Amino acid sequence: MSSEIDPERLWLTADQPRLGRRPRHSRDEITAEAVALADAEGLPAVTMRAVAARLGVGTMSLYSYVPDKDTLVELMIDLAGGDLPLPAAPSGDLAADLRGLAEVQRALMRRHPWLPAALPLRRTIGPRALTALEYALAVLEPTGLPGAARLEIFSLLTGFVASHVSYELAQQQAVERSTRSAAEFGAAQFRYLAAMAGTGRYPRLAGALAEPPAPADPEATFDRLLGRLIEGLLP
Amino acid sequence: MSSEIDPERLWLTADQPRLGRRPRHSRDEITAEAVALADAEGLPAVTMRAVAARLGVGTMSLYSYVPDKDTLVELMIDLAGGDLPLPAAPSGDLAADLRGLAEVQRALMRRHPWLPAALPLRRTIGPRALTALEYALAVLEPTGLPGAARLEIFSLLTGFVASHVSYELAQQQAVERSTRSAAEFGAAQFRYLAAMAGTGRYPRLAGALAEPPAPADPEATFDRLLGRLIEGLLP
DNA sequence: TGCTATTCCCGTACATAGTACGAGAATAGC
DNA sequence: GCTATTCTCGTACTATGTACGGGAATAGCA
Repeated sequence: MSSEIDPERLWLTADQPRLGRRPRHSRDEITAEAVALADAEGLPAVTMRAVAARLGVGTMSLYSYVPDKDTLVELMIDLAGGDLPLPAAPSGDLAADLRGLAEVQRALMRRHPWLPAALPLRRTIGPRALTALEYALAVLEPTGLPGAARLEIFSLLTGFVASHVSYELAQQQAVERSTRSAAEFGAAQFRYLAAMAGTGRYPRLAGALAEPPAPADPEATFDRLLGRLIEGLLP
Repeated sequence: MSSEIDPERLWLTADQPRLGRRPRHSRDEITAEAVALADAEGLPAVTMRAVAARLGVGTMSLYSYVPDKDTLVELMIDLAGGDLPLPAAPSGDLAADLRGLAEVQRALMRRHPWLPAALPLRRTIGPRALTALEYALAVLEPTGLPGAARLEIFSLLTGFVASHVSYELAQQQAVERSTRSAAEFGAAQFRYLAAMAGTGRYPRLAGALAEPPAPADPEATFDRLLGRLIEGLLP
C-alpha cells in the first residue's frame, strides 16, 4: 500500500510469457471484477480477499497479475474511467463536441460512483485515459491553443464533471436514505443545518434553507452550468 | 472505519462535562495534530497510533475525544478546510470577491496538500465550512440567484480550485522527484508518455509533447482560467 | 473529610487489511 | 520424459482500527 508506481513497468510491459503454467485469468479480468465490486459496494469494499473470492481463486493468486493493491486501483481508474464511447472524430462544432464529451463523462461517473473520489488519487495516466485525452486534444485543435493550454481545459472540464457528479450523488443518497427511514442521515443532515441556521450566525444560509425547495432537475442544472463553463473557457 | 456519521452528534453537542477527571487535551487539539501530520507526511500517515504518539498519549485515549477515525478525518477537513482568512463582508465587486475567495482557497489547499483529495470524502459540512459557504452566499447575493443556484456556483468554484491545485501539486512533485534522482518518477512518467506518443495512436498527444515546454507559471495559469470561469458562471 | 458518580487514561487483545515466502502444480520446449 | 518457467495459494507476519475493562482523577455532596 501507498507504494511507488512505475508507469513504464505498469503500462509498457507487453505480456510475453509463453512458457510455464497458463494463467487462468488476466489482468483486465481481475481489474474488471474489482470495478464491478466497487460499483456495487464502494471502493472501500475492494479488498484483495474480496476480489479473489469473487473470482473463486486464492487471495495471493492476484499477485501474479498485479504487483500490489495501489496498482490495482490505478488499473481500475484507467479501465473504468477510460471506457468512454467517443465518436471516431470530432464533428468540428467545438462547443457541441465539448458538451458531448462532458455528457459522456458524466454518464460514466454515474455508472461508477466511486470514480469522482478516486480520480484525485490517480498517479499516472493509463492508455485508455490517454485515448480520451487524445480525443479532447483533437476537439480543441480548432482553437489554435498550445498543447498545454488544451490539456488544462480538458483537466478542468473533467474536474467539473467529477465535482458535479459528486454533488448529484450526495443529494440522491440523502433522499434515498431518508426514504428508507425517517430518522436517517438525510433528515439528520437537514435537522443539523436547520439548527445551525437557527443560531443566527449564518443568515444567508438560513435564507437559502427557507426558500421553497427547487425542482432540482440535475440534468438541466448540469447542462446549464456546463454551457456557461464552455462559453467561459473558449476564447 | 467506513462507518455512519451523525452530523447532529458531531457538530451540535456542546462539550458539557463538568464532572469527572479533567481532560488533558481537546477535540480541536487532536484534530490539529492530525492535520499537522497529514501536512507533513500525507493522509495515509494519519493513523490513530501516530496521532496519539505525537501527542504523547496512549492510542486509545483519542477515543474519548473522537468516536472513530472517519469522524477524525471529517473534523480534519473542517478544521483545515475552513481556515479561510475571509473579509468580514464582501466588497460588492462580484467578480473580484469571487476571485479573492478562490485565491484564498488555493493558498489553503497548497498549505494542506491532502485536502483536494480528501474533499470528495466529506460526508457532512462542518461549522467552519459553513462560514465559508455563508460568505460565498453573501458575495453572490447581488446576482439575485436563488439559494440553490448560488450554492452550486460555490461548489463548482471549490471543485475547480481543488482540481487545479491537484494538478499543480502533481507537476511540482514530478519536478522535485526528478531533481532528486534522474531515473525517478518524473522522468519515468515522461519516458512513458514519449513511448506512448511513439506508437502513433496518439498523434495530438505526440504533437503536444513535441511543443517547446511552456513557461508553466502556475500562478498566471490559475488566474487566467479562474477569470474565464467566473465570467462564464455569472449571468 | 470522605463517598460516589462521572469522566478520562490506556494496556491488552482481537478482527481485518496487505502481502512476503515458499512449496507444489501445470505447461512449453527440448 | 526432463527441465525451466510460470501460475496457485496456504501459512504467517505486520500494520491498523477499535472493543473491553480496570484503574486514576475530579466535582458535587454528605
